[in-house]
Parts: sequence; structure tokens; C-alpha cells
Amino acid sequence: MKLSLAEENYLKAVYHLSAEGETEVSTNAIAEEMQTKAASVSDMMRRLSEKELVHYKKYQGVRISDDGARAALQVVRKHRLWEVFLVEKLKFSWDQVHEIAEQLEHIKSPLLIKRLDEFLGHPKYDPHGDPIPDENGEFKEKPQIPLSSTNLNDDGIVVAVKDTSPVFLQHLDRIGIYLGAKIKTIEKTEFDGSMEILIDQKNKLFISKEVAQNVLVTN
Amino acid sequence: MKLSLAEENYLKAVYHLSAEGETEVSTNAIAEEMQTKAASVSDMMRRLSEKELVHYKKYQGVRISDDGARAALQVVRKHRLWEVFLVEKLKFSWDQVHEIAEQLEHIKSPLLIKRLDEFLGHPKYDPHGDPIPDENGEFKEKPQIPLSSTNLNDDGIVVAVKDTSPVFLQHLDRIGIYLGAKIKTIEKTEFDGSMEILIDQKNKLFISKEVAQNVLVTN
DNA sequence: TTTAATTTTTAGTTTAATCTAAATTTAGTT
DNA sequence: AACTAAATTTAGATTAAACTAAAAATTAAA
Repeated sequence: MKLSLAEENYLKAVYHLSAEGETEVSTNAIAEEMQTKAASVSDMMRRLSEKELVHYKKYQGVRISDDGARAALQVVRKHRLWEVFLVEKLKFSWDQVHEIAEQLEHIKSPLLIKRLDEFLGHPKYDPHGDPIPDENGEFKEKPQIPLSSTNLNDDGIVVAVKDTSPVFLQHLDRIGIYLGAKIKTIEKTEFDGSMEILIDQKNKLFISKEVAQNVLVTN
Repeated sequence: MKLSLAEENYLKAVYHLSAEGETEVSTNAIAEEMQTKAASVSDMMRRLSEKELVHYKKYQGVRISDDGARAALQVVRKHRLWEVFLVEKLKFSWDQVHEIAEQLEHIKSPLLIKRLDEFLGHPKYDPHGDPIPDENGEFKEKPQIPLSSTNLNDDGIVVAVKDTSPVFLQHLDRIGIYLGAKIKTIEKTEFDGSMEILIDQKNKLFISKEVAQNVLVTN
């Protein structure tokens, strides 16, 4: 099935939103995600539903279909592979790659993606720690919990970030948190959710609740 | 100035057609090049002319403007850099890259192109021997003449191909002609324009007029 | 230099994607 | 249960890019 750029973007939005909360996705949520108006969303959902890429009942929200998920995952795969390319090969920083990958993800050429994947050495995760689906859409997420949910004296490795916005990523750069960093939880403040942590057994650091909730670690 | 995909493609067509014969470009020629109808071309020329990207007088054909040439050259630059990337890094063959580069050339990110150019080592020519314009649109073509115009016993290096269609390029692959090959002209047949040549001082070969006219060499 | 053929433009539709405003459905609250 | 508020859909317009068919301009030929 050949999809337009707009169709691919809407599908991706539905896919991402369904991935978070199991339930149906609301028209407004999609409009918000896509920075567009609810009317446009209704229209597109009707069309995607005709193509059986989403399950859609008027006023009842949408759910991605199997075909839809397959298509969305291929776009996600392309997006994340290009992000790896931009960071690993072209020396972009992790806060610069999303926008460009948003464009590159729509390039149509299965062979290109196959070759790119080989060129990059079949990476399993993108620069933000998100898993890269394989040709069949399969992937596995590393077990991950927000830093804010760790226990005192727990040791963890930063494996991903929840918020991937440039401002947040730049903030992490500034305070010295990066993918792969080893973090020990030293202190947790009930009052405001802030924490004191130790990075790589060297640097003590205070972080806000916002940061703690958006940094994901494994133990 | 932000251009749509369609605008960029038309601009590129006008640029390429003006590059060949100095004169004004006809509506039909553009329609032919773009695989579209004359009516669509007229429409687009009116719009490009409003944006001052082409000089256009009804019924008199179009000429690219300075702004238009600048824009077209940036697209050409991107196209050719991506072609180099595809061949050098992703191991595509020279007959496979055009189509994919047609998509990649429209990605908008000056920084991406700067980094790509660096990553590739500032290449000056694409896989078909065509020169890559620099950031300012400057480039220089290697002196080149069709193999068909060489003199008997002339030695030359293949520097480019005029026809870049997959069928032609695959034919060159099959008969063993490639960019950089050393070619000596052994025999020229008046009658049908065919030639006998020696490649790399080893392989004698008969080639048709069509091939001879589309292989470009320097001496 | 008229006429005929060709080229180009205009006019009127079509499609995808968007928007605003109005209508409708669902959900929440007395 | 009725009513209000919020969410969603429909209707109608708009824009970019394409098309077909008809009109107009240019070029070529008799």
C-alpha cells in the first residue's frame, strides 16, 4: 500500500498515542500531537479507516489496525535508523536529529533502508535509547524505569529518555547526564520530588522532579 | 525563500534545459522533461515568475533567473552529494542512485548538507562524473568530449556519461566501461558511427554510435 | 499574405489536505 | 432525567498541483 506523507504522519501519531495508554485514541489527542485541528483529524481518520489502517467508529476514537501498525512501524524504523546515521556518522548531537529524521523517514526505498541498516551495523536503539524495529516490525525495549522511581542507593544505567525535546536533551548535556551513564540514587526529597544522584561514581548532582521523571534507567 | 517540492522540481528542469542550449526554454520541453502536461507547466511558470525565479513572457518561453539558478543549484548539489553517499557508503551501483536521490534532494537542512559534504570528503564529482556545485553554487566541469569525437589513436580517460539512464549505465557495466577507464580509439566506422576501442590497454571492444556519443572523455 | 499546423495559455474540474463555523453527539452535573 | 459543556463530525471554503478541453497566439507553408 502506498501512503502519502500526511497519511504516514497521522498513522505514526495514532501508533505512538496507542502505545502509551492501551485504550482508544481521541481525535483531540491526535490533533494536539499533529499540531492541527480536530476537523482535519476526523477527515483523515475516515480515510485511513477506509484503507483499513485504523479501526474507527464515529465519536468513539480510533485504534490502530494490524496493517496500520505494520506501516507505522516501518516509518518508525526509518526514523530511528536515520537518527543513528545522523549522530554516529554525521556527528549531530541527540537534540538535533529529530527534525531532520522527520523528513528522512518518508523517503521510499526498501533497499535504501536495508543498506543503511547494514552500514550502521544493525543498531538496536536510537540515540535516545528508543528501540529500532526490524524489517518485520519486531523490537524489544530495554527494561526501564524513571529515575524518579528508583530506591535509595540503587545503581542504574541510563538507557533512554522519555522527553526527547531539544530543550530537555540540551539540559541533560549541560548537567552531564547521557545514555550509558551510571547513576546511583543518593537522596530523594518527598516535598518537591527532586533528587540527589551520583554520576559515574564521581559527580554528585541535584536534579529536579521533571528531570528524574524523564530519565529512564535499568538496574 | 521556501520552495515546494513541485517548485523545486520545475526549477531544476528549467535549469537543466537552459544549461544545454543557451536559449529560452519552451513550455513543451519542460512538460516533456517533467512528464506532465503543457497546461500544468504554464501554470507553474506564472507562479515561479511571480516569485522572480524565472523570467517569463507568455508564449516566449522561460529563462531561469539568478535567484532561480541559485535555488536550482542547491538542489543539484544535494542530489549529487546524496548520489555519492549512496555509491560510496551504501554500495549502490551508479544506475540505482538517481531515483533515490530524486527524493533525498528535497530534504531541507543546510546543516545536514554541510555535514554530509564533510563526511564524504568534499567530493567534486558525482558517480556519473557530473560536477557538484559548492555552497555558493560554483563548480567546474572537467573538459570533456564525446568518445565519438575523438581522433584515431587518441588516448582518453572516461570522465562522465551524457545519458545517465539505468539501461545505458548497465550496458556500460556489461561491456566494461567505467568512470576513470583509459580508452584508446582504434578504429572509427564512417558508415554507422560505430568504433573499436581499447580499454586499459587490455580489452579490445566494438561500441555503437549511441555508446560513443554518450561516453565523455578527456585527453 | 492568408491559411494551416503547432504551441501555448486560459478556463473549468479534480484531488488531497487543510481551515472555520455550524451542527451533532457524548459526557458530566445538578 | 434534563441540561450544559466538551468533544467530535459535517459542511463549505481554500490552496497547490494536476488534468482536459477550448481558445488564443505564434510559426510554417502554400
